[in-house]
Amino acid sequence: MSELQTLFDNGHQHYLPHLSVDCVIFGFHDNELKVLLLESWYTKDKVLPGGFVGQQESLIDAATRVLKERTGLNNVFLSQFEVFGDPQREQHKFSGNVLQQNGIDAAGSWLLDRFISIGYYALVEYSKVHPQPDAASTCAWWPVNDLPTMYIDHGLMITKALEKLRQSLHFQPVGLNLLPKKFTMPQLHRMYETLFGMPLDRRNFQRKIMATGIIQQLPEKVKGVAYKAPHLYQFKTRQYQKALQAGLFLL
Amino acid sequence: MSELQTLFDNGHQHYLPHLSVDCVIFGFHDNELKVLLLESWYTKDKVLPGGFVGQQESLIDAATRVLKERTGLNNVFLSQFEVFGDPQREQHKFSGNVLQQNGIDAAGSWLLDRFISIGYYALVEYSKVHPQPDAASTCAWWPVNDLPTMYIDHGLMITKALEKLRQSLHFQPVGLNLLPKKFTMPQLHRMYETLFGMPLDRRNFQRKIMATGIIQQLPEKVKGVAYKAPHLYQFKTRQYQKALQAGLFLL
DNA sequence: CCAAAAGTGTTAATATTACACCCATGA
DNA sequence: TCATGGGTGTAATATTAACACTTTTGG
Repeated sequence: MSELQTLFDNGHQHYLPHLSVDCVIFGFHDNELKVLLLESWYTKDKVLPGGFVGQQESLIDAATRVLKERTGLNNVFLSQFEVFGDPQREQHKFSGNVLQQNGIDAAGSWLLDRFISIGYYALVEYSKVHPQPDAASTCAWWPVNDLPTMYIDHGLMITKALEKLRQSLHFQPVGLNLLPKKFTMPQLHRMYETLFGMPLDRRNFQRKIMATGIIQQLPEKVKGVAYKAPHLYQFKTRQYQKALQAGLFLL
Repeated sequence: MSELQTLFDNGHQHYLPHLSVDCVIFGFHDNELKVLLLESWYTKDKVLPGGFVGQQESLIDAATRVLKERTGLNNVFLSQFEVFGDPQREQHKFSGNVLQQNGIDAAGSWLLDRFISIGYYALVEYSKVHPQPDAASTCAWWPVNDLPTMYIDHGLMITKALEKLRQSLHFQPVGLNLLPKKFTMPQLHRMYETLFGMPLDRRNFQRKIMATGIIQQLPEKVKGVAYKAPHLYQFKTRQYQKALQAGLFLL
């Protein structure tokens, strides 16, 4: 029996019924904010990486597990941003055709039930991610400003995640999770411009961000680039974490 | 058979298993922020008003229903603020004693299972609420700064709700839901001081709040009060709603 | 007519914005 | 040596914070 058929038949013995976790995984690359999407066996539309919650598993552990499966990353910044529980949201989730084509007998399966999905967004370092498609799906980055057609309400989920992320920018430092350990000021600047979706004066930006005390200039500079070599910077982890807790106004 | 015994036995036929909704209901009175708490049949500790989610009911509808049951109010401002799903959170929720005393046979009941609770907070007009205890519990207001011992994680829920409410103050107007239709400037001022938990210069506050354009001074004044009679004000509903959508910076 | 609270105005301090200039680099 | 992008400074402007004064009212 296929692995999928087993999930349809016996998944309810391992997972909580009616409950799923979906992850909007944000990465920053080529001056664009991107999300990691799957092309799943059961739909032509793209889906968010998601999974179910083990009967004795905490929600954050479930989200962490999904993330680990898809990106290979541990220790990722995760934030629960909204629950999607409309009774109608998954009306036509499995077309009979697709089930037939995959040789699935879904009759009476728990997977046909209504699902409440808990949305998490993750901030990950793009270059460290090696998208891991499994047997049933492919996995790739998509720019948030140019998304493909998304499965049921997954497009809405991305919109909402982005909204919450943008709000949190005003209160919390961001970047430790999206950028490599060492980065340049222009990189950080462009990241903020992208997240806010508006231009920010680079000189004023630099002054402000340095004034927060969460960033440290390193003596080293980038080598082998055209024009003037930019300094490398890194986050001061202690101060960064403190600012995460206490809040911080930037812009 | 008692109504409670029926819930234990047959609730799973009407409600989604493992899933509940809890409401942190905020009211403002005597210059204090208060929450509505129940004293339930199954514990000496106070509990938040909560309920279950009907199999075809949306989450917001479930929360709205709970609110209606407890406060008699419709059209209440509700915001989903966090999900509480730790596997350990309800370890000792029913002591055997209490079940026995109430003549409940809970063996094998769905209510003993693990529950994931979706937290909503509500903003209501204190004076309009007529706390409605049901057969099994009493219902009363408690100051958030002087709470009684709370059931399992319900104290944490209040803390988190307050945190989110405070954050939202920076982005969204608040007060339409917490104050009576017509109110005085000192009332509004004290409400903001209470919510922010810090003193605000009353003169600067008035200028700022008026500058937002969401408030309107009325020609009438309060009658029969000591000292100078304050004007009455009211929210400009259209502008208020617009600010709710678009965001708004106050302080 | 006095004490208490409401309403309005002014000024100093601070933060934000909009710039201009110099520097380093590789082509 | 020049085009390009990185790094630093400064003046104009807007916003915020800290105040003082007048008005109204009931006792």
